[in-house]
This record gives sequence, C-alpha cells and structure tokens, in this order.
Amino acid sequence: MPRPRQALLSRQRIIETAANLIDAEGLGAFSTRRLAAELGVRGPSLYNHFATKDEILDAVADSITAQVDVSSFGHGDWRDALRQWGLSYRSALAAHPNIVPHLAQGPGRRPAALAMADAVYGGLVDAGWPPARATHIGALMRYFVTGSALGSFARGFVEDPGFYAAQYPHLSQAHRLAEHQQSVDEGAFALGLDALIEGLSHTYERLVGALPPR
Amino acid sequence: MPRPRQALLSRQRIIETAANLIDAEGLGAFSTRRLAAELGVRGPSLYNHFATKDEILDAVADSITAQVDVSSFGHGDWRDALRQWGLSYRSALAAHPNIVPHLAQGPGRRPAALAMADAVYGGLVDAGWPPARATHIGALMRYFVTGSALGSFARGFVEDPGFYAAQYPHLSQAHRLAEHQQSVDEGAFALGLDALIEGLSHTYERLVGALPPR
DNA sequence: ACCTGAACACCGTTCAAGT
DNA sequence: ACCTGAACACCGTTCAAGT
Repeated sequence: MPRPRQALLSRQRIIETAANLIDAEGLGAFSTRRLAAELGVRGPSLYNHFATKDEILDAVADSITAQVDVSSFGHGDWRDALRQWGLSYRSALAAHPNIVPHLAQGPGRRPAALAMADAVYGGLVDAGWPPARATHIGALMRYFVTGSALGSFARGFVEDPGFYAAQYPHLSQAHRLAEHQQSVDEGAFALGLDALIEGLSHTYERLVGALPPR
Repeated sequence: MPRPRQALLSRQRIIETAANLIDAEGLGAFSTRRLAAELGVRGPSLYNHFATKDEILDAVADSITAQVDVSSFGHGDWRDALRQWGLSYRSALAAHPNIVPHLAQGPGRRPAALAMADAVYGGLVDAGWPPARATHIGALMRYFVTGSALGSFARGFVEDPGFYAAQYPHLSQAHRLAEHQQSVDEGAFALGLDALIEGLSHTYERLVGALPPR
C-alpha cells in the first residue's frame, strides 16, 4: 500500500494503541512490529511519527502522567494537597503498572511530568517548606507512589498453600494474599500515605513552626 | 569446543557475570548472547544451567536480596528494626538499580526474598502489630524502597540550565539536581523513612497502646 | 554432563522506492 | 508527506550432534 489520501497513523492513535498493548501484554511483549500490526501498518511506518521506540514509550508515559490531578496545590493546607495528589498520582499509575519502570526514570523532557514537578515543588515552597525539603518531599512521594504502582505486593506471593509451610513459619497465610490483592495494596498505600503525612507534619512543626488549624 | 574436562560454567559464575553486565549496561542491553560472550561460551550453553533468561534474572535478583540485613527484627524496638532494615534494604537495591524492576515483581519463589518477608512480618507481629497491619507495613516499605532504588529522583531532570526557564517557573534550579544526586536521593529517603516511622508510631499507639521507652 | 552450530521466529532501525 | 519491502545486525530458545 502506498501513501493513502488520508494518513493512516497519527501520534495520538499510536500512543493510545501502544498504551493498550502495554497494559494488556506487558513491556516485554511490546515491540514496534506488534504495535504496527495492531495499527494495520508495517513496522517502519511508525518512524514517520516517532524517532525511536523509546520516544513512543515517553509519549505513553507522559499521557498517563497528564491524568494526575495537581490542582490541590497552591491553596489550602499542604497536608491535604499532598494527600489528594498522592491518591491521584497512585491511581493514575496503578492503572498502567507495566509502563511504570519507564515512567520512574524521571520527568526528563516530558511536559506533563515537568508540569507536575513544578506544581508540587511550587506548592510546597509556597506553603513554607524550605526549598531543599520541598525537593525531598517531591522525591520521596515519587518513590512511594512509583514503588506502589510498579508491582502489586499481594500478587507477589505464589498462591500455592503448601508452598510456604516448611521453610517460612510466618508466611503460612501468604498464599491468600492474592485473593485480597486490591484491599491489601490499597490498604498498605493508605497506611503509608497517612504515616508519611503525619510524620512530615511533625518535621514541619519543628522546622517552620506551628501548623494552621485544618 | 566440545565438553571440557572441567565445566566452563556454573550457576554462581553466571549469576555474578549477569549482575555485572546488568549493572554496567542496563536490563535493555542484557541478552543471553551477550552474557554468554562475556563468559566465553555460546548462547545455548546457558541452557544447561538455567531454563530461561527469566530464571537467570530471578537468581540475580535473589542474590541482591540476600544481602539485605534483617537481623534487627525479633529483638528490641520495632521502630529501630524497621529503620535498620529499611536502610539496609535500600542500600542493597540502590547498588543495582537496573535489576529493581524485576525484583519489584515480588518474592515469587525466590528464597532470599521469602526469608526477608518472613522475618519482617514475623518481627512486626511479635512486636504487637495486628497481622493485617504487619502485612501493610511490609508492603509499604517495599513500595518506598523499590521506588527509591528504581530511579534516581535527582538524575531524572535534564542538566541543561536553559531548559526549564520559560515553561516551569519553580524549576529554575532543577538542572542542578544531578550535581547533588547522592545527597538529594539519600536525603529524600532519610526524610521519608523518618516520617514513615514517626507516623507508624502514632498508629501503633492508637491501635495497640503505649510504646515502650527506647 | 555440558558445549556446539544450525535453525526458527522474532527484534529495532535504516533506506531507497513508490505515490 | 507517509507507507512499503528489503536489508542489517541483532534477539530467546530448541535440538541434534559431538565428546
């Protein structure tokens, strides 16, 4: 097929199809040739729209970051902003765990990731955090959220009930974790987020002074 | 070359060479053929010692997990145990960031990862934590540590000073983060670990009762 | 038991050729 | 401008053949 009157591909269509493919089959099964087949074209056609496979992954990653809500920063209590951002950040990433290893490489030149970093850092500094601490908080939140989205804790244990018995005395119930995957992972994230914010509140009081009433 | 008198390969030598290769060139550049070349053999030879490439990655991951110190659990204050484990866990993983995406898939059937999960969970339950909370704490610590080891926060920003100026008002100093990579990433981890432990202490008091003096 | 070459079905990417 | 087939240098894995 030569060049059609109407272009077969667009960056948008490539990004969406790539995201679906990665969600469904993982980063390992994601190849330019598989993606092209899914789009009804041949592999090389993609190179009219993206320079490399990595650039496609960047675009997919940024389209997911763009879904994170940072509107809570810049007004109100920083603790509420941190919690709302953290929940939104985790929920956006956890919907696409297979792309998280790529996304966790940092914002690089991805616009949505940079806009998020800008809003978070700016919001924390405006709230009174010293700049170095604001950086640390942005970093530690990324650690916690990407780590939680990267791989389910609960699904990390094999489901075979007999597997743990002999060797691991405290893991006799670990085979049941997978059944409760969502509540385990969400419960762990919620407990960690609450603990982080409570701990940071104390640091703030020591460093900056009294917190406003909420 | 036919079969030599003395075997050319061993699981141990394969694991060590694979770890070095992954550290030096990343998961993307790691192939069975490259690994075999490094070992002075041909690709198929590896299949006498491991069933798949994935099994090699599992073995590399577990050899890193085996370096984590969990001896702090089971005696003394759970807060100290959590801190010492967290620091050791992070330091083991951060020395090999390229393998972390594989490692973060959970313990699976890897003995060192299972032994670590067993010690942590057992230690927390013995310290008085309700079982469900002990699971959550193990999970949230894995999130935080793997996230911090997965990708440097500081190196995630481009070093070009002119890059941020126009678009991202609060990131005007972000190009300098890479210079201070180690102190930024370690400072963020330390702040997060302190906050988590302080926050969890309050949860413990509410849930279980008074903490012992330290 | 353990290493080999040949083979299979794949990769990412380049490039000249088509319209 | 945008899609194509052919080509290059790679992949993971299987398998029969060697000693």
